[in-house]
Amino acid sequence: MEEEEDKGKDAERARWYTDVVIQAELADYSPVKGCMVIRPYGYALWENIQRALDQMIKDLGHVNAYFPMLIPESFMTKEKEHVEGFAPECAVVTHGGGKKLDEPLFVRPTSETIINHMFAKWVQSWRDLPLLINQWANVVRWEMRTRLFLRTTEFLWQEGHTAHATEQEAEEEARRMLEMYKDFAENWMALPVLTGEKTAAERFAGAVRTYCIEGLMRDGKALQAGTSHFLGQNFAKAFDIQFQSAGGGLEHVWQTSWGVSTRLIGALIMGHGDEKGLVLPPKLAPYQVVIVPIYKKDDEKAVVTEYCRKLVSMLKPLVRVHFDEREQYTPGWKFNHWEQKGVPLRINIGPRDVAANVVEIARRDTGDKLRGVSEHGLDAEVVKLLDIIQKNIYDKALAFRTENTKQIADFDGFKKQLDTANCFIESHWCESAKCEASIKEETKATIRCIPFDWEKTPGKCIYCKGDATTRVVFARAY
RNA sequence: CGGGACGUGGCGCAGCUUGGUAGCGCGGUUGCUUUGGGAGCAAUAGGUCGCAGGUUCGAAUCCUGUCGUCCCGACCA
Repeated sequence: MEEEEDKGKDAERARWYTDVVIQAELADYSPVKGCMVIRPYGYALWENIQRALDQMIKDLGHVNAYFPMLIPESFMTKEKEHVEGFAPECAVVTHGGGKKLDEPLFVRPTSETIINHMFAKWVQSWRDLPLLINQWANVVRWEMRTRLFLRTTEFLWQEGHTAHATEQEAEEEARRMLEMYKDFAENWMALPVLTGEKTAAERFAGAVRTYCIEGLMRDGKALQAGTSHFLGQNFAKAFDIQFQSAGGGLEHVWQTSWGVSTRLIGALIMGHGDEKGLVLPPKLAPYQVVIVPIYKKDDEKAVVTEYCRKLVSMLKPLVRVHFDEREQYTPGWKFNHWEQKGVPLRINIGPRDVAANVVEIARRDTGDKLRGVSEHGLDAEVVKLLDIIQKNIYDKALAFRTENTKQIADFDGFKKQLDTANCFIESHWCESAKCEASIKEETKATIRCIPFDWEKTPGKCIYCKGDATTRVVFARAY
């Protein structure tokens, strides 16, 4: 019975998510199963994410390049674990120009192989290192089950690939980029994330260690929002990336790779959204402010429109502002429309406001309406409010995560918690893959990460009750 | 690949049980009245009912097959 209810709720949430994506005009279904069309509003959001991240990546010394989408089959098979991990979900081109190809071409599921093939040519000396490359690209992974933004057959992402002279330098790079992702998630997306290391079971195919940022969505499920891998010398050996060291010897490089994808948009939706639809962080919102004019007669329309235009030109240098002049919709319709789309601030302007040289400002995050805000200094007021909203939705998300993170020591309590509500669960774990697998089997919860810098404390494994000092975060995940 | 649901104007659906030649809401167009929280009235356009077979005098409806989509599971960012 309870299970039935849970299923009902889950289905409702799945429906809510899909509805938000479609109604906010972020994306639409494509004719090909599992693919999606990113619509202008969704793409504008992605462009803002891209712009901010791209700058952060460059500020850390990386440069952008572009590698081809088609990869020779032989490349894919060079690194054993990599091929085992990815081969089942790859799309393969077998024909071209009307003929069967001699060697099938893999559509990249990620670009380690092709990039490392090139790295082998480019790296000769320790003086060529570190090599710090990023690319913005699409990748294809043939998923069994897809969801808009969260898991699509084709998705857009950024993938960084670096090569270093020493193990320590590569390790530091992997950690540094993870910190960059955390910074981005928290300061731009307003989503608090945990940073930590993945267990062997969750590790990237071909990596020595995988680090991740994990967010908690409003339904209590975890979402891996970004990953950073320390690849060791696995690919360097498979692709023969060697350099002559200062000491004269030949050595394999040490590498990293790291990426975030259009899944981040899914994180935004599920991390901040409410019953009215999207709630976007001001720093990333395509429109930070939308102005809705209100009028009855033509003479009112003229006056209101002129006033609105004046305010638009006042705000334009400072914020992304949109004046919704459409005449086929009523103000009430527009209020709902822009709320669904998550616009942080809406300015309503009618004849009364014009007469008094004021505006009405509605906040999306709280629903508050500020009446009679003076036109004088409005630009500063808007900037201030956007800052407040950015901070407020972060605080809300953080409070939500704190409330929904439980420390649990016994497996019965663990199961009971997940039956009641999804959340982050902190527990001891004995580090055996067997316990991890059994827990997943019985509860669908996985170890999201082994957080960095958590003190080792004596305890008992949540599953086998054996001695354990490592505490980890469990959750059901997307 | 398993389990469930569903394919009918642009979108959302009814009609199917009990066969008789397709209807509702939204949207579109035109006109008038409206506009501070999803406007009203009137007129108007728009559909070989996913596809292919079959049963029948007659199929959206019954049968068989097939394709596709969504939701739930196994795989994954």
